[in-house]
Amino acid sequence: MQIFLEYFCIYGIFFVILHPKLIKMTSKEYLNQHHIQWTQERLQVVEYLMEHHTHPTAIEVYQGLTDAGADISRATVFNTLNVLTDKGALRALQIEDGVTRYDILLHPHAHFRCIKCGAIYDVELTRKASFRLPEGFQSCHTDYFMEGYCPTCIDS
Amino acid sequence: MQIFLEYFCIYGIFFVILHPKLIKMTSKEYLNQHHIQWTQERLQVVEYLMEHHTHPTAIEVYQGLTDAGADISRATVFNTLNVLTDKGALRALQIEDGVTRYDILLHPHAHFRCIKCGAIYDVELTRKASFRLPEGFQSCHTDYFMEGYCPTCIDS
DNA sequence: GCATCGTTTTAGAATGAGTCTAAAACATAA
DNA sequence: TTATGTTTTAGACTCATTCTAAAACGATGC
Repeated sequence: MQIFLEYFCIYGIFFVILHPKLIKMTSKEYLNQHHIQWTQERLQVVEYLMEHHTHPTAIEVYQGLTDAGADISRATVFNTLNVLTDKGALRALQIEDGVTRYDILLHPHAHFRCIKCGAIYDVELTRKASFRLPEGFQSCHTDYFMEGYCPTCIDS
Repeated sequence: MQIFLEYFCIYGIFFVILHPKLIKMTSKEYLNQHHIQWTQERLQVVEYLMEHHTHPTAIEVYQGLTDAGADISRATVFNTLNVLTDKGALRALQIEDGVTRYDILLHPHAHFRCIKCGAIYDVELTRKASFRLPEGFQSCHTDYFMEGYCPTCIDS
């Protein structure tokens, strides 16, 4: 297991990030780390998500795996994605109507969806928002979601 | 049509907000303002959303209206909510799995969902986030979504 | 008042993501 | 080898949403 670092500079201050995208870990190590029993099927799902950072839906994961010759059922893909999400090994994203998308990158980051082509990109945060959260509320986490045009679609 | 102002102070700077929640407007004025032809059914849907800031689903709007004696079909509620969203008169929210919720408040604000009771609250922004948006991307708007515990649920 | 034309509403069928069920497969321990 | 618990599976089911095609409605012109 290799760990890569990424760094950038804002207003003269250097930030060093342990970028999860760059942590090379096997799917088995990943399941162990999250205390999830590994099975052939779970390894396949995790590997798919490690290799495809396209924020796929359950059905896209299923299609991708079966197209590549894997023998796994639709129900197992749904089950596995739910187990992984419940154990905190995946992030479930509600972006479009009526479908859940999955992201294996767990560090705080935003998502950008191109209005035209529908592709979803990861965007790093440089400064968190702040809120007038009324007395008595306790926030656990904040999601950031942007919509706009990606470089391919902005001109056409 | 009366317009109310709201103001608050951060770091010694006064901000004055024309708070949409406080703009008293009839449903007919609201549809006219968004260039949407009014009908009895559309007025009913807009009035429901003006009176219920609970971010209801289409089915909740339908139930609420029919329970109150309105004669409107399920399909019309779905159609109307789509028309209003397409014309920019409503905001569609993807918060939970598989349901779209609707918000008539259009000014930039965040949403807070209680993990325990599921209620959704509006939260005002005091500072926007910033992002490392790669070269060539153009963002149109940003959504903020928080999860945590509301005052009623935090103790129990 | 009546015919025409475009828009809106409607009931019910269809779609499709996701869940449920109950049985089979598999793994682990005794 | 048996017993026990977990995981996988096919197919049935659910339920939000969309689709379809007909009916209702509203505005306009005559």
